[in-house]
Amino acid sequence: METTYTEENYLKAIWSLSTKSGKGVSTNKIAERLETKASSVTDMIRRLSEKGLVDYIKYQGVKLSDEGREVAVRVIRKHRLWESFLVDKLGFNWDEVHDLAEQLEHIRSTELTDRLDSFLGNPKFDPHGDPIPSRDGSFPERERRLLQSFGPGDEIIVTGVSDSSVAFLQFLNRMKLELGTHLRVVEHIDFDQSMLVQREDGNEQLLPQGVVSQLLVTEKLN
Amino acid sequence: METTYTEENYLKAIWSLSTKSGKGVSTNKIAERLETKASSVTDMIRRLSEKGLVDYIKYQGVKLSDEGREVAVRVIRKHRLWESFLVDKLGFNWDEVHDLAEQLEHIRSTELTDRLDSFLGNPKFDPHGDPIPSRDGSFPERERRLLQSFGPGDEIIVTGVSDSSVAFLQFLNRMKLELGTHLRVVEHIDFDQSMLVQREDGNEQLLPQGVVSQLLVTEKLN
DNA sequence: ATATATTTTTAGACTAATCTAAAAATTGAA
DNA sequence: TTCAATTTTTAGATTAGTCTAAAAATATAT
Ligand SMILES: [Mn+2]
Ligand SMILES: [Mn+2]
Ligand SMILES: [Mn+2]
Ligand SMILES: [Mn+2]
Repeated sequence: METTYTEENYLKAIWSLSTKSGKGVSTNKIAERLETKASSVTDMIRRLSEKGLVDYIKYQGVKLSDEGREVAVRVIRKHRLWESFLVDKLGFNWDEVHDLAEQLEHIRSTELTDRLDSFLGNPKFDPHGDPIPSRDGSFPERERRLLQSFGPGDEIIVTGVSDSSVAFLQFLNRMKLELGTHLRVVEHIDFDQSMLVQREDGNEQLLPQGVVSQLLVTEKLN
Repeated sequence: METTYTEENYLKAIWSLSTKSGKGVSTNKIAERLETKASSVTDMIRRLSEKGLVDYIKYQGVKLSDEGREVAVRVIRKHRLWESFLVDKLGFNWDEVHDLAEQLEHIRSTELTDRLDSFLGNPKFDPHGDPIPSRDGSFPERERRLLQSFGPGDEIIVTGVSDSSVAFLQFLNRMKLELGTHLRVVEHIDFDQSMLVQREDGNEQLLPQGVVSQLLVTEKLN
């Protein structure tokens, strides 16, 4: 099955907007992510659906099919390997490589991808701490610990919750904390066991004790 | 000026079909090179002409403008640097890298190109012996002539091929001829224009006419 | 010089991907 | 439950790049 680079970008967007909740991804969310119009998204989704890469019911949002997910994960693998190459071998900074990887991720050759992987020493995580899928599409596992066990300067990624209650999850939504959110610990507040953290956009945020003691995070590997 | 990858491929084709004779490149030659139809070529040439990348007069063929030549040379620089990367760093054979470089040559970033150049140690020639233009577009000089122009006693180094087809490159592999191979001409066989040469290990080898007439070599200075 | 063959251009149509504007479906608040 | 706001889809148009078939220009052979 041939996929154009545009189709690959749509599949990647749907992949990253998909939650485990089983709900389809909305047309508007995809349009926003890809900086395009909702009508263009509807068009493209119809085409992806005809190719069997997504499951789509009008007005109900869209989900990746098994084949669509495989394509998306292969592109993500290439994206993260190229980012690793650019940082580790060419000396780029981690904040300079994303747009280049957006181009390189569409180069077609599993032989090249696998040789690049081995040239880099089969890295498990990219320069942003994100897991690099292996040839067969499986993501590496990471050690997860409670946020409260980290201290100032530590850089972490939200990777789970030890309390799955609706109340806690909804509270996390309100705090704009979700799986994959990157944080840097600024300060541990002894007074009430809360924690001051910095988000990727540079803004600081105070996390209350209830969150600090229940949120599972993974240390970013350098 | 934005150029699409398709436009880049046309400019590159016109560049490599251009002779010093000052005559324009014909529509049919371009169509043949790019495996497309003459009518498509006419269309694209009209567009390149409107962008000022080529000089075009109906029925008179097409020439690159200064700006068009700059674009072509930048693409060629990337193509040859990526080929060098694939062979020197990822361990591909020289007959496996061309199609991959056809994709990689369109990645847009002079910063990436220049860093790749320096990562490779600023190579002057690609894995096929072709010169790699520098950042400013100038080609390194090296006197190369066809093997057939040499005679008994001459000592030479293989520095290129005038035919880069996979079939020819693989034949050279079978003959154990590669860039950097040192040879001494023993005898020119008039009967079929083949040539007897001596290798560095002292063994003699008969090179058929097809090789003698396509292999580019540089004279060894003593 | 004329006729024929070849090359090149034009005309018209197709596909992928996009857009704007309008219609239809869904959501959600009174 | 009804109506207004929001979301999503449809309709129709545009652009880059391509194609086939036909017309026009150029080259070649008698
Ligand atoms: Mn990235
Ligand atoms: Mn992309
Ligand atoms: Mn090449
Ligand atoms: Mn190309």
